[in-house]
Amino acid sequence: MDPNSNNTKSIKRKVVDQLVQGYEFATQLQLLLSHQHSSQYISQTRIVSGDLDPVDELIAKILSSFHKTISVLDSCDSVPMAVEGSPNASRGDDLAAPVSCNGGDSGDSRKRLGVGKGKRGCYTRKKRWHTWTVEASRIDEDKYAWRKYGQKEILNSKFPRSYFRCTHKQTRGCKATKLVQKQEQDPSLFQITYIGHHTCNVSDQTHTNTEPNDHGVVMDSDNALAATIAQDHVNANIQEQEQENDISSLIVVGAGMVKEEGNNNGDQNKNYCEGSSVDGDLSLVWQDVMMMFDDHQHHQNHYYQGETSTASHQFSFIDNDQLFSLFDPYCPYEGTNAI
DNA sequence: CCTATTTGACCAGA
DNA sequence: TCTGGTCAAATAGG
Repeated sequence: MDPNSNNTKSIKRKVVDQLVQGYEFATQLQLLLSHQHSSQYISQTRIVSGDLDPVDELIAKILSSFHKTISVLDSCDSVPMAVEGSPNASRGDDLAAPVSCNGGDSGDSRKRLGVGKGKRGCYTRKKRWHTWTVEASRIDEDKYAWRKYGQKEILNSKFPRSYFRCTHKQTRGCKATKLVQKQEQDPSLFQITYIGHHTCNVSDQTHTNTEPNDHGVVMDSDNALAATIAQDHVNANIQEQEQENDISSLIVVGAGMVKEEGNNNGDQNKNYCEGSSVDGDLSLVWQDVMMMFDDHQHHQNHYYQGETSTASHQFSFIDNDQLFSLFDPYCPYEGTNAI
């Protein structure tokens, strides 16, 4: 145990170092982007094609940081982390179940209850994910498509709590969920707790910025969008680098967020603008990465103060105003297919 | 027949 | 040990 723990420590150290570097680069990138925007308009081609410039350089560094991190993890062979961002997990929990659950027999996750009595309730809790709560008179105020997956009587509550997840969880690995419960004081109002960002964003809701914020609650899914832009860019670089360096393992970090887009059977009207950006929420990428070490990390606060909520703030790349101007010209979500 | 909802089982975390 | 979050079989609805 001890020799191993020493080894593990040094590995962790390396991994953390790399992540910190990556974080710093990301911060620089953020500054750079905001600076660029304040001085000039960022054109679409700039973001999509990515000529050689400081932005690309930083992105390359960030990717490299991740790459090194993963290499370190690979070198320690086991990598027993069942992170939600992993390819398995991202596909939907049915398929992911064997990974995160008890490691035991499992075989196939699709056991029938009663016979196998195995995997039900097997999941990874998102205790650190960003959450925010609104009060609303309707549960469908936001424009996302939700699917109910559970209902539960809550202790000392008059009303049961309903659990919803994004309809696109299966198809696009969107991890957003929400909890809805009637308010005891005023049963005509619902208390809606949103958990996590939509990584399927900009597709089926009428407009991304029609946040469920009718009630003056601070929303930060704009950050998700901002990160989305960056992620688009990153994705492009990932593809390039993959070809050169075979860093497919890098996908582990963000793969859950990108992999489905290619094989949506070509049906429906999902264009790529939405497809690729959809699944990349860089803040979540960071979250996931950081969560990998969460159990052992005492100094996580150093990287994102406190909890997930702050993490997503930290990793937003562009502010709202920039965001709108970035999106408008060349990613017409509303017009093409978003409705 | 396909998709969404219901509901009891199951499990993680406090 | 208990509570609450999630899973997935069963069921309902289109």
